[in-house]
Amino acid sequence: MKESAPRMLKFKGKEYPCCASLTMGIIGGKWKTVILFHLLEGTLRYSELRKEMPTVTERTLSLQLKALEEDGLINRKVYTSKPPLKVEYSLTDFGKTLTPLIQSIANWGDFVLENYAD
Amino acid sequence: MKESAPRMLKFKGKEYPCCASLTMGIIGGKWKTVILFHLLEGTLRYSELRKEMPTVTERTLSLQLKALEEDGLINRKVYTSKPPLKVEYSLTDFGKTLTPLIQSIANWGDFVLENYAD
DNA sequence: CTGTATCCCATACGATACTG
DNA sequence: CAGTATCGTATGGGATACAG
Repeated sequence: MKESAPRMLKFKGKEYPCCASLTMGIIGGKWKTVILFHLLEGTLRYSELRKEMPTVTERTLSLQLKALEEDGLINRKVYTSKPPLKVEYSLTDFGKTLTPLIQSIANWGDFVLENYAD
Repeated sequence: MKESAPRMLKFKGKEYPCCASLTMGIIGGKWKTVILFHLLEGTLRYSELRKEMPTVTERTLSLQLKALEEDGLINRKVYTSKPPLKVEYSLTDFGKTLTPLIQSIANWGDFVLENYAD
């Protein structure tokens, strides 16, 4: 038994030392906010996401979409049972609670580019 | 020469495919938002930061502070020339532009804990 | 069209010991 | 007090080929 264990926050089986790190644990990483940002406008197919994000690899996009789905932020809907497949991704109600935050994140990025460009 | 290279955003020598990823490139990672969150209240000494973040290692805290300083988000001020040292960290004016965003990040973490706890 | 499988690498992060 | 040095591990993510 550890002595004076710091009080940890728990969500989806992971532990965080602070409410800010909990958020970052869910939307952090190189691609999740980018995916969410593009889904703010509405539903997108897998191929449409790829077009919006030409520099991500298929593997990574697939993994990140799965992680977002597992955290309940996005829905995955399959429209065909045989190839060629049609799959659409959209924000869940829970995911939509992130809308103002994702927009703020994008806006601060724009702000930096405009005011602190090097 | 590559064909149809996607238009990239540049800041501090790094490239980003999207304004949202630019922000995440600056404040992303496991600890940066936690440090910034604690500095929202005002200046803190190194040892005070350590107390607020008992689960980070000294090495990592040191590296993240240095990275934040290099990106111009925090100031490092040394008050003594010989041990024991006194060093204080505070937000720069640029760092203060992140205040509403960091608060939103922390608030969404709280919101998740209250409404979607498992 | 929408992914997986395999392999590999870079980086982030942790543990511990040590220093000005 | 405020860090570095050193070493080890875990994870994220890229490249490419292949599958349902």
